[in-house]
Amino acid sequence: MPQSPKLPPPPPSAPPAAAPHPPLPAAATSADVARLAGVSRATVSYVLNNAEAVRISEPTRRKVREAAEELGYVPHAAARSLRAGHTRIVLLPTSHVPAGPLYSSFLNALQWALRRLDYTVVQYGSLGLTGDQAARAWAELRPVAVISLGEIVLSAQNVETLKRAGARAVITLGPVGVPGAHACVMDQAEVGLRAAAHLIERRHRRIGVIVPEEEGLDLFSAPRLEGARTAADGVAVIEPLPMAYTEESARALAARWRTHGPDAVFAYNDEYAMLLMRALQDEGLRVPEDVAVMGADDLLIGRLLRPRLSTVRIEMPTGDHLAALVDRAVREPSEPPARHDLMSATAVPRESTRTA
Amino acid sequence: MPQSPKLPPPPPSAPPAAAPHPPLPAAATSADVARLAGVSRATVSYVLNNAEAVRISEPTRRKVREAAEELGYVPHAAARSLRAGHTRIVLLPTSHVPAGPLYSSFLNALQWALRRLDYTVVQYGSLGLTGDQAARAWAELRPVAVISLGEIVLSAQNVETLKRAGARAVITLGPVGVPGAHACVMDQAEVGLRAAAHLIERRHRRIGVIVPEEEGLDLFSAPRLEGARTAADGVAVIEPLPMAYTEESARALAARWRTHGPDAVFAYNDEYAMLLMRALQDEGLRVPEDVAVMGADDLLIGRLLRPRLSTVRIEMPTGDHLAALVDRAVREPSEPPARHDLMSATAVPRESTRTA
DNA sequence: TTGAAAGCGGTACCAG
DNA sequence: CTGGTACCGCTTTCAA
Repeated sequence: MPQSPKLPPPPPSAPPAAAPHPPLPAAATSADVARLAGVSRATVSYVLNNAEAVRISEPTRRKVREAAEELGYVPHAAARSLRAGHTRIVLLPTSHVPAGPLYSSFLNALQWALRRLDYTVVQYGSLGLTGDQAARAWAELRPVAVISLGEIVLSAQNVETLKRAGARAVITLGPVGVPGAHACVMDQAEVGLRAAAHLIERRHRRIGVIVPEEEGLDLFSAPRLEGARTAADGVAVIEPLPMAYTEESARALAARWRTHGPDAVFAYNDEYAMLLMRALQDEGLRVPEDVAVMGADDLLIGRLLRPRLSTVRIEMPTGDHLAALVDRAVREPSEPPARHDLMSATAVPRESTRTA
Repeated sequence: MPQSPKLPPPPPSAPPAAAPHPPLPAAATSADVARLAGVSRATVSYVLNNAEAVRISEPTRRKVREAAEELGYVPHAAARSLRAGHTRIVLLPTSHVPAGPLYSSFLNALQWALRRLDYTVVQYGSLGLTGDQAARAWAELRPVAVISLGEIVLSAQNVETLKRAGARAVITLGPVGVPGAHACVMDQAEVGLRAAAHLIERRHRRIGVIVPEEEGLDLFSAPRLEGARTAADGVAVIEPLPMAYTEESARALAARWRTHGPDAVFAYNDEYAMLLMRALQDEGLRVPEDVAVMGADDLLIGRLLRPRLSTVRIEMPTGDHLAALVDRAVREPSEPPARHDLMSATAVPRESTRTA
């Protein structure tokens, strides 16, 4: 729909040149169908939309249907929604889509469920936009709902912009709620808390927490670190350990371990844990005797490693669940924005941490 | 935009009830801005779009800008594109988004690059639609380009529907080209071919090929299997081995290995390879002495395993590359749909297959 | 330099 | 039961 957003200053491409060679017949409009069927546009609309309010004779219906078929008529969504005054767009902003398999399958399910409910999911890349810019850009599409993953921090102001533009529901999935928006909190802090608690219970008092250096993950890693701190609260000390998802980075970290290393580490997730554990083992340290290693996400790889990786299992809401929630919010905008806690986390003890 | 697609028969939700409690002031239109600024709607349009063709006095510009600001004016994308006769939508149908990290980061990059080029990426969940249904559903949005991942098989007919609806480029990424569409072939067969060739070169003559049981992967696994067959061509025998991405499935397969197993296996990708290799090892088989194992995708995990996993590295086109290609196709629809080979694959020998 | 007005494609009201 | 018609919000001639 948008054709030349004025918003941020990207290098816009020149306007498309006029169509050249095979001047394909332009798309048929409802007027064309009407003409061919020998009826009015109104009738075409009634028939094609199965309007209940009005009775059209069977012969007429058939004529219209056939004409539409013959012309390959496809209604124009923009025109329709312009007239209707609202869309069925659910806008899903994405900057960095976090790579995790968990998360991406969740998003897939969500999209699928929304589609079933007859919404059109528009994934809008919003990398590098501020809350204000983003809100306006999104508002142009007049989405009926916005599901913000929390990568962009929305102000109450921004939420209002969206609502005034027709959004019946603004839902944030991030760790923090926004005034005016429905908050479906997926509290990543819980993950860090469970991990740290598990380690503390096993008498570890110096706990390293891997903080991925990859950008775009802060939204997950920061709360996880915070959660660990909460669990530690006086009884243990938490040491943030920056690490990139590369062998070199893991090796460098492992090399310093004998002298500086804590005796337990929460490795952000199973993938980082695998990487670090390998480096630790190559360095000659024993897991869990010398270092306990804890992952998160309960990926299959964790069970394949030796020692088997202790982890934090995360219960994500199903996509259908969230989709239903969106649908309800859209249909009952009267209900005040509520706050739902959708995520839970539990520690799964395996071999890479000692038994309690 | 769509508000009640008539297409497939999904359980549609009831139309949203009228807004209830806090009757938020409706979104401001350009007419509102014009009124507040004391000018005409035309002037508003000129100012806000920085129209070159017409000179507006500085004081007027400021008045308009301030009025727009004050009202929180956000242009209506649907109205704009209706008037313009075209959109900047790039439609990206998705059914099952293939899970692989490679692929998902490629898609991310693509979206990002398109956004930079000023396109709006609409991800449209198309699960369970036939080519005909899909083409019509997509055409409703009047996208300027469609990038089909190949999960849905388009006919020449369908491509025409899309083009008539304004699509200047229909691009398929799948393994097969469609008449009338630009084909950016990412030939998965190449992957299987490289893997099998690598194993054959190492004197393996019975080569198992893992075929994931997970649905949605056939588009990748089938060509990979075919490619392996091509490489084998008489000199070796290829045995398709169905396996699910679960420990049980891998274990069951491994249990039969001593009696029935081939002496080499191409495991579809590194993740399946890891799973299978673990099961094989637990079964007491040695890798690579008893069984050579080959993965694909060159994931980091492959280097962390012991033995280190031989794999096939895939060079995907960068997202920017494809985005540029889309942009070119949009701007020069005169150029006949071309066929681009975008993917290349090379074997990376490591420890899980014998040295040549 | 600015304003009036004609649509873009559909939908829905009101007459006939 | 069907046709005429007035919009939805925005861009863009054409006149003034």
